[in-house]
Amino acid sequence: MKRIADSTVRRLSVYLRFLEGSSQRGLTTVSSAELARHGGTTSAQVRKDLSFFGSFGKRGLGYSVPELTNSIRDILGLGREWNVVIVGAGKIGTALAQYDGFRPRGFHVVAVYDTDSGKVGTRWDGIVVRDFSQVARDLASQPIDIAVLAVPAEGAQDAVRRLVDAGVKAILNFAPVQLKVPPDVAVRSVNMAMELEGLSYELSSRAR
Amino acid sequence: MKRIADSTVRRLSVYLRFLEGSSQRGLTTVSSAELARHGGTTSAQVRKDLSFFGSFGKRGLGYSVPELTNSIRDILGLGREWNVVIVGAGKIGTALAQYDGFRPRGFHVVAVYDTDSGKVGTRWDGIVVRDFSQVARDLASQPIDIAVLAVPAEGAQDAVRRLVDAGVKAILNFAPVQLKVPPDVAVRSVNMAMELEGLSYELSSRAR
DNA sequence: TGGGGCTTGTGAAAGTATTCACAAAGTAGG
DNA sequence: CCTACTTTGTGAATACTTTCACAAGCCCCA
Repeated sequence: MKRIADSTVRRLSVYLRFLEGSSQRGLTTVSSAELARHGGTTSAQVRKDLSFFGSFGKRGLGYSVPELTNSIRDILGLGREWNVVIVGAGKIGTALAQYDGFRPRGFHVVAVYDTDSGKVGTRWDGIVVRDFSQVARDLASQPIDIAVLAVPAEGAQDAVRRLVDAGVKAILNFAPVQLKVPPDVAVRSVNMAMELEGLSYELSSRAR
Repeated sequence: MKRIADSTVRRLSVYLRFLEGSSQRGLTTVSSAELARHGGTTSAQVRKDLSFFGSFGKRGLGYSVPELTNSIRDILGLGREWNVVIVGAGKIGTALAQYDGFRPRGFHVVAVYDTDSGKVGTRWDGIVVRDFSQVARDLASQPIDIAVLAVPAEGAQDAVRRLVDAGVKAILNFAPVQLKVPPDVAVRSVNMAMELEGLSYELSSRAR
């Protein structure tokens, strides 16, 4: 199967969110033009994105909201629960652990880890902070799908090594470093400093 | 001046971080190949990225660490302080307000806003939470450069409208919605649900 | 001072992604 | 059932990004 561009997958997420809203507002069909308007793209782009995965619409009418919702969920692999652990119980880690945008989309936070023995054992929202040195043992008995990395830059690569050794195949990285992982491990990075620098660049280059 | 690709600006951020590390480790020059290795790209890409802005290296030798550091700082507009406000004193907003990765890079958090009167008046780290309805008045006396939006999805577009009316020209959006803004306002979005869905997609498509 | 060995800077080529534009297929209303 | 209208799905065209490949420039050492 042909490799799908990252940008396409991101847009599918956006379409999905709009479809969920449409469903709540009682709409039964949407056109590619409506999806485009709310997704900040063009109708041709919407149709092309969907066409990589099949043909979901009815000519002259558009797309059935519930059907397209299910199709995109399926494409994105959201038809199941994913077990997630958060590594790092600092400010960002705890904010993420308590964030409740994950649960409804099938991402289940099963544990939070830290190396600081002062934090180990405390609990938030029913999730106990566990000792990161236990991670390999824990994952052997309860496998997880995704690790969210919220540790300081210095410790990030080392934490990744241990997670990968323990069999983790997907990492969402919040540490401001470029992680090195084997090719069979998927990584996405969220880097706030980088985003702010992007805005700084835009503001500056406009002034010129 | 030709429009520079987003991907190029992001890579400049990565190069900058590596250069700062190199400087601390006492290196005086780096080659495009070294920058590439740590930035997860190729040496040709590094040279091409830099070539959009000028010619910074010495053939046969590489790039002077301090000189290239300064040049990239300049390009990214980091030669000055940027005033930042955080909108939304929920979990993510407070985590961001206390996060100290911004300060050293010239991003100065001058205020946190919320609409919840129970939160207004409390303070973290010396930053008082202010009433969001004051924002237009505040910005008239102390202009800010960047607003970080950390409010729930429902309130996001409305908060943006008010920020834009108050003259904000750059927004870093953490709400899981596609914001609509005038063309002279720069927006970057960080959407954790979308990133997790991207990982979900990759994990699923590999299994197939 | 001259030659060998590196590394940059950059056009040209290759590879990706987006937009265009239109036939095909459906709806709706008489 | 037929005609007018709408919207999809998709090759082809365009635009954008990355990679290739090599001349030009600089350092170092003999």
